[in-house]
Amino acid sequence: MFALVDVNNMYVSCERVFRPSLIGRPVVVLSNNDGACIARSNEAKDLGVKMAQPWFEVRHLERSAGLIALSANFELYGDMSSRMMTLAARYAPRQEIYSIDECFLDFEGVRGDLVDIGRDLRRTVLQWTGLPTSVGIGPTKTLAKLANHVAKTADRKPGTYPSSVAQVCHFGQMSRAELDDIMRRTEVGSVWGVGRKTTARLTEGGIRTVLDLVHADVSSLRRQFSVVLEKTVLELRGTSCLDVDDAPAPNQQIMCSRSFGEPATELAALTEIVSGFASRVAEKLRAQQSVAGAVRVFITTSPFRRKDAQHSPSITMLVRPTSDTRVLIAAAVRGLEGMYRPGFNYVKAGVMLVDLGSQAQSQGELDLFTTASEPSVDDTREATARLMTAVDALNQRFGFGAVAVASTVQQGQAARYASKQERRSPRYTTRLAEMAVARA
DNA sequence: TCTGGGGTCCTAGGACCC
DNA sequence: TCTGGGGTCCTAGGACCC
Repeated sequence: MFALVDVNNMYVSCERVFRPSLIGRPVVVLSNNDGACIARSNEAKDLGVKMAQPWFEVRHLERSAGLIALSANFELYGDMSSRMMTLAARYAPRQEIYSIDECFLDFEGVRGDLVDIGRDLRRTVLQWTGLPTSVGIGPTKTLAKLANHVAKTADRKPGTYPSSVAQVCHFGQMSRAELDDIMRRTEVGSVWGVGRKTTARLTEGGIRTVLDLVHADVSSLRRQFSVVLEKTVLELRGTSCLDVDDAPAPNQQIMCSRSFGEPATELAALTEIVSGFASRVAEKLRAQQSVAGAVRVFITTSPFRRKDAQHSPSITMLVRPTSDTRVLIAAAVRGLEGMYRPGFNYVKAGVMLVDLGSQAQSQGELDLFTTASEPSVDDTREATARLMTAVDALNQRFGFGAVAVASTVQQGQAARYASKQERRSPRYTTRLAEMAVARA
């Protein structure tokens, strides 16, 4: 049996832990640049705020309905997440951390009533971290996901499902008839792996509910869609195709991209921005002990600014596999210089590291352009590694940017283009100076 | 005025090989 | 007029996830 544990409205719930006055009120958390709603409390959902909806479209609800908007505080959410994950991990021999707010548990070998275990997990996480969770249990990961959806919906919208499955829902304990009933009440788009496009095509073919999908012909689905959907259907029927992955491979690409606080037109400003993004991805790269063989850079104008001329170039720069911030910045900037054109309002940029390999493997390899007879090769490599380790340690301790390559700050303009975060809450759990203070 | 950021996997099609 | 066939590798693009 598998469980899927997830935090209800994660970002909003994290904010509420430290500001209980937000409880019961409509709250949204905004994306970088305070652009769009990326998390909504149940009250905000009831007001009709949609996922990823632009803030300016719902802003009027601030006055008319008391909607509260906060800037995303990822440092806080990341820390709360790791506390929650640590607690959840105690309940099963294997855990897969699937996203910032969800994990799968594999109950193989676990004895006892899984519903009781699920309820205990919920209680403990709530008491120790303040975060409300839902738990779905089923014989496959896809069914556990679906059970989680049912647990959450039953809690939020009474009457949709039997009240007994609210908060913790265990499909493995149900009769076929009970399960069919739930699947009949659930839209096919709620299934993990069935997105907007697939939903539209399935509906067109008369497949509207989860039960319809379970009864559909797999081989024709495979032909019309893909093996992905075929697996999904098999999983819904109880045949496990996906295992809990408790030792995920390192990422195959690492990206940093962001929209600017205001459009940038000058190469100098873009150079500074892109250099900053390159430092960030380089740090992430070293954190997973990888090296990159290529750097992809893009800049883009805004398709929403209809009257602006559009230009959205991208380029991939090859490098000798490295994790050296200086090399990666240099490659990114060279790429930028090659594709930049004056006269455009660029609103967003990004740097992506691809062609990743393991650091250990790349060590000792010489590239075509270096000969083994050069005495300095190993010394240089060693010196670079030590320098980067020192930079990472300093930035870890004093905050990202404490030590930086000069090109990231040369113009001193980065702040001007930085994303707006006008409503960010304190980083209560990760910065001493921002800790919550209790007053008598 | 204002429209997220970070990932994965699959597939189709082209280049290239013998 | 007739214009191989089977294989691999790579890339771009699409769909999905949170």
